[in-house]
Order: sequence, then structure tokens, then C-alpha cells
Amino acid sequence: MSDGETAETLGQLLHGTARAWRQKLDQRLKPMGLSQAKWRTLMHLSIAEDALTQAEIAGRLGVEEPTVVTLLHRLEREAWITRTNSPHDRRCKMVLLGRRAQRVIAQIKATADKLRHELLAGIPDSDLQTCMRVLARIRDRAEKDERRESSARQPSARVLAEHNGQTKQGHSIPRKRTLRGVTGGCK
Amino acid sequence: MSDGETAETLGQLLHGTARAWRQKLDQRLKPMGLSQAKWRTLMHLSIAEDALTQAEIAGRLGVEEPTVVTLLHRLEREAWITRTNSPHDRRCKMVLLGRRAQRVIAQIKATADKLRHELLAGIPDSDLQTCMRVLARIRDRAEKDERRESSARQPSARVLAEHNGQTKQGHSIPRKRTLRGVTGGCK
DNA sequence: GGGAATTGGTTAGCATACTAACCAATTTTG
DNA sequence: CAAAATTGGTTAGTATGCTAACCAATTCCC
Repeated sequence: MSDGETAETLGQLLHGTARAWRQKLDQRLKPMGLSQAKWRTLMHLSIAEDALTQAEIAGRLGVEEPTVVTLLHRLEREAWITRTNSPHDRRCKMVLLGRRAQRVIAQIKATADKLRHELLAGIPDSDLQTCMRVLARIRDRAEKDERRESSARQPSARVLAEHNGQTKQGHSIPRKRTLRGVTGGCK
Repeated sequence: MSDGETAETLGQLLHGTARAWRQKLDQRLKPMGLSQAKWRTLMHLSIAEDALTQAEIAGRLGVEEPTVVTLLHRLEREAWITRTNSPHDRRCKMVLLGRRAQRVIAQIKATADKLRHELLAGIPDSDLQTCMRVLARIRDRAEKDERRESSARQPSARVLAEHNGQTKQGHSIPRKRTLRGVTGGCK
């Protein structure tokens, strides 16, 4: 089928592009003492405008909880965030942005926006739309669990990366959790 | 800043899609005792049909040399490859596929092809073309060093641009490390 | 009410990537 | 030719991701 080449190239391309973009941004945010995982976390906390639990953060970042644990430890050690026990649910820890982080969120956004503009400059909007549609389709399929035993299995965590609000409705698998209103958080 | 959301989404999408794809393939290759980095290395060695040096492998994989060192150590430990000193250049180590690897290369290819077909099924070819064109453009820009580069372009190789030698100079960590007098390395 | 299941968080251990610093061999140059 | 620069490989240390196994608290359900 000779697509062995073509397809390899797409996977390769996808991987390489994601890595190059991330590294570029990391490189620019480095002077601020931030890295990809860190600033992404800060951004989500900023957008939430409210304390989040670690599980919620994991869901939004699209990573597993153990990953979040060490990530938050690093952020806490560097005073970007604070973690406190929830008074409502003693299992939960509420994560809050520190003042230091609040001060640089705008900078992060500006940097990310600038890079994005640079990278996407001159690319027709319709092409971008197409590209995003294709990627979303691929991702949704790749995240699907091939097991058909839909009986409450699926520890897949990921998902929920909130596509900028507009519910694309991909897969409504996991954590429907409390969905936290603008208040409360836990419980 | 309204595009702050949109753009974030594209970066996010790109990252998430690449990760989902990689994890899916990893998951399927796991029974063979392989992972993404490993099978990608084996594939490159297979394609080369010839022994490669570690630097060449790093270039083809698009990763740094230290990453290749540990990667090859794992592959060697599991008998996927063998490493021998080059008789021509005593700095070099030639990396060769072991018999075990040669036997499963076909399986790897088949698995990767199958997954690709599943993920891309039903997506118009023109959309894929567009998507790849966009990604390639983004990647090339992201890899460009923001400082003046203008060096000759090597299309297929796409070596990592890396390091614009900005002297950051941290100086810490004296690290005298004499150690390992294994000098014998090169006959 | 009380046991079972679920959920939030953690630790342990591994894989994969990076940078910085270094050695040893080879090439380049003055 | 010898000193300097470059190249190939390595180690150390760190960041980021994963799964598996595990407590502790909460919720479910009979």
C-alpha cells in the first residue's frame, strides 16, 4: 500500500511539530522560571478563577494524577501556588494561585499569543480550520478505548481538556465529578 | 486576547493528538516489549540497512545524544541491538540490529500501519494534505532559531536547529568527576 | 447503621526527554 | 607539527509523563 511512508510521516510530523512548538515556548518562558507543564497549570488555575482540586487539574491538563502530584510539588516549592485542605472534603486539597503567579499570568499569555501568531502567520484560516478538525478527529479516535466493554471500565482519565468552551462533545467518559460551580469546588 | 483561547486550543490540540497517537501505538506494541522510542529507533536502523552511529540515530530520531545513550542502553540490555566500536574512528560506536529485532520489524510496521489506517479512516485525502502542510510549516518555523540563521536548508534531514549560543553561564556545580577509567573503549 | 465501592491523593518505580559538563579522539589551523 | 576546535559519546541532574499499589475519606446501597 505504500502508505507506510506517508503515514509514518504524518505521525512523525505530528510528534515533531508538537515538540518543536512546546520547546519554543518553553525556551521563551524559561527566563520567567517556567516550563510547559508549569505554565499550563497556572493558566488553567487562572482561567478557573477559583481553587481547583488536584483531580480537576489533572482532568484539565489531560494528565494522570500522579503526574500532577509532583508537578504541584514543584510549583508549590517555587511559591507559584498554595495547597490547602478542603474544609468540606478532607480528601481534597484546594490549589490556589499565589500572588507571584497572578502577577505573571498576563506575561505568559502574551508570550504564548505572540509565539502563536508568529507560527501561524500567513496560514489561511480555512487551512487552520481543516487542520484542527483533522487533529481533533484523530485525537478522539486515539483516545477511544478499543475495549467495547463499556461497563464502567475506562480509567482513561484524559479528556475534558475543554476545547475552549464550545462543547465539541467528543467523549463524555470520565469524571463528571461535581463539575464545580463557580464556588465550592469540593463537595 | 480573544484569540488567546483559540490559539491555546490549537497548541493544546496538537500536543494532545500527538500524545494520544503515541500512547495508542505504545499500548499496542507493549505486548512485544516495545515502546515508542524503542520501536522508532529500530525502524530507523531497519531503514538504514546499515550500522549507524549514535549521533546519526539522534539526528534521525530528532532527539539529543544523551537521550540516545540511555535509550540504546535499554535496547542493548534487552538484546534488540548491539554496539561495537568503529574500526575507522575510535570515537564512534556502530549500532546494529540484533536478530531478534530483525524478526519483529515487520510486526511493528504492520501494527503502526494498522493504527494509522484506523485513525485516518474516512478523512478526505485533501484534508490530510492540508493538515500536513500546515504542520510542516509550523514545525519549520518553530525549529528556526529566532536569530538569523539563513544557513543552507537540508529538506529531509531537518536536523535540530538548536543552540543559538547565548552564553547563559551559570558556573555552578564544580563536578570534578574523574571516574570511569575504562579507557579501553577504543582498541 | 455498616460494609462495599468510589474517589482524592500519595508513593514507588520506570521511560523518555532535556541541559550542562566532561573525556577522548579526530580535524583544522596557525 | 602542535595547539585549537570540533565531534562522538558519556555521566549527572532534572522535568515530565506513565502504571501499579496503596491509604483515607466519602458515598452508595442493602
